[in-house]
Amino acid sequence: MLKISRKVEYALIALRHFQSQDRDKLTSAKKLATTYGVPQELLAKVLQRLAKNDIIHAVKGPSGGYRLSIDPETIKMTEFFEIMEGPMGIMDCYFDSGCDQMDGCTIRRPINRINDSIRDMFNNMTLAEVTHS
Amino acid sequence: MLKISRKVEYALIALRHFQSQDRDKLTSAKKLATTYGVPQELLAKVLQRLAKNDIIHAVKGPSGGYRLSIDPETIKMTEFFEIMEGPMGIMDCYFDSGCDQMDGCTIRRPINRINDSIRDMFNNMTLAEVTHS
DNA sequence: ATAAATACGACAAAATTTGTCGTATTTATT
DNA sequence: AATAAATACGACAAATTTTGTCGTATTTAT
Repeated sequence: MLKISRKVEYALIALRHFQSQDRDKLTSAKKLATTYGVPQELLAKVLQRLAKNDIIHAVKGPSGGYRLSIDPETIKMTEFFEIMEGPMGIMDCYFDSGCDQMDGCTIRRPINRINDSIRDMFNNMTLAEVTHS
Repeated sequence: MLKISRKVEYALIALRHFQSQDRDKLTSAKKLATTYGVPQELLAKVLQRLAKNDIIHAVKGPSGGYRLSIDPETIKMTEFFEIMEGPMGIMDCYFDSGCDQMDGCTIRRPINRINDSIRDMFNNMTLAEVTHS
């Protein structure tokens, strides 16, 4: 219950790595994959997504790789999770409206209470807080 | 991400129903299923689990059914979630120890930070808070 | 005796997650 | 200019988890 995905796991591993070394140093997906023993192709996609969302910066070509693009202090965990996995709600109806029930749904309020609590929590937690030593 | 399961959804629907009517009145799985349009067999299992864990009380035989067994004020959401879905951790390693990495895992601390925050939150939230009107 | 309810385990179907592969593009190096 | 090493990305395959169904046993009011 309330599991996070490999994507998030691999992203945290990578981000932790970037935070632990010189900000300007580039590290390739291959290097990260072998260092931490995770599937390279999947990690690559995770890195690509982080790059697309300007969390990290990508450099192509040989001797290319990735490095941090922004200060992790400035990223809320809510943003981070939603970049990696899309909208964060314990049930889809928190965002979507396509639900059979709609009319007689008695638990929308409870669901929203829980959701709001979780979102509040992660809105007040930065990526830096999570990945620091 | 951080989705809850149908089990929890169905359980909340049922519990909300029990809270909305006379405490002593029995309601059958069939009645609940048709009233709220959820699969009966699955709802039945959810109710059986709630009964096994003394959240609700079961009465067998014709004109049997379920009713609340305890005051929802006394149940923490952590307990409730764990009754329905087992140990609540965003990653299995929070509980299990069978992990390849073990040695060089760099994200155990971050993972635990997030976990602890979520658990704190749900330790301070009762079932009644969630299911009340 | 019968019928309606809970109890429970095994299995099937569906959905999601996880991982792989192929191909294109960029660019440092030779 | 050619090559090789890297990112970028979409399509597909495998594995896992979730969701739902079915059959059978047990209890008990009528």
